[in-house]
Amino acid sequence: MAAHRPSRAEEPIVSALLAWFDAHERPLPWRSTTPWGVLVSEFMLQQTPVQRVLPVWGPWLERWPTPASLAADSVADALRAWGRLGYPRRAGRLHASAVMITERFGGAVPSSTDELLALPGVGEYTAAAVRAFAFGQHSVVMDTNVRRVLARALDGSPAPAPHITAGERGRAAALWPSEPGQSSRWSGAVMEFGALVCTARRPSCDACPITGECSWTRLGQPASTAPLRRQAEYVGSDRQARGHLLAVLRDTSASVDRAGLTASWTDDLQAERALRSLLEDGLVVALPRGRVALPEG
DNA sequence: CACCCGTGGGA
DNA sequence: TTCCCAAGGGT
Repeated sequence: MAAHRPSRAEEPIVSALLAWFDAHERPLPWRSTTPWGVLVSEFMLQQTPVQRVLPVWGPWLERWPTPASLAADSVADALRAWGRLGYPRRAGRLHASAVMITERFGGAVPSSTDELLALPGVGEYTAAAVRAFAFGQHSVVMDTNVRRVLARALDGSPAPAPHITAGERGRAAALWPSEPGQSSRWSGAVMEFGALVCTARRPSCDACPITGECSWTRLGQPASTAPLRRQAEYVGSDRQARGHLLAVLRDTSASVDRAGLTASWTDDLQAERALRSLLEDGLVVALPRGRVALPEG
């Protein structure tokens, strides 16, 4: 993308949301921490709400204040500290990232996009977020909140497309301040605005500082024509089975009998399948004499 | 590209 | 109660 600047019509949106952020930014603990603290928060916030992350993030950083400290402990420790945040593969990938940061990057969270993307569990969003929020660098941070706000304000759509496109990235990039400090501030502002005001359901348009500039409002806030795919059924799913098996293992300090573990689920076949996938993910290890455990040491 | 991966809270 | 969906990433 070449040099961009907001169009004349977009400039009021940028300044209004920056002003809104000055007044309404939540004092979240990961806004004033180390790059490692930011990275941990971004892993935890992948598909998990802020309110559920808050009680886990603090103790985690207290216990593991650096990547090296986490790398020195086991995946089992990480999984137990992760608790019920969900998607435990994220805990495994965060641990693996800590190991890579320690061994390959001298213990310092990298700040370049390529190096960040090399970390397991770090994708386009997380790499951009770490650059912006941990290092104050210029990056176009596009999370679900940002995409929704821009879809509404600029495109007049009720929700962003299912998949991000190059066109959407380019349009967003044109809006981003080029000066690094303003750029990262803007990223935080749009995310926060989407999280608190321009929400997916029941947006608080009464409290919105840009209703006058909002294309979606100008069009009468049309409903989405093609609703997103429904999330797969959870009750009775392999995911639920995995969650159960891992919860059992988290809550014991020892190994457990493999047959006994799978028998604790309603469907033996499904439990075996779930256990196999946990083994493949490296979240569970097989031990002698038919026993399994979280990966200690 | 479609699908998989946890968990919980709010409407 | 049911359904949505929440600072995504990997395959």
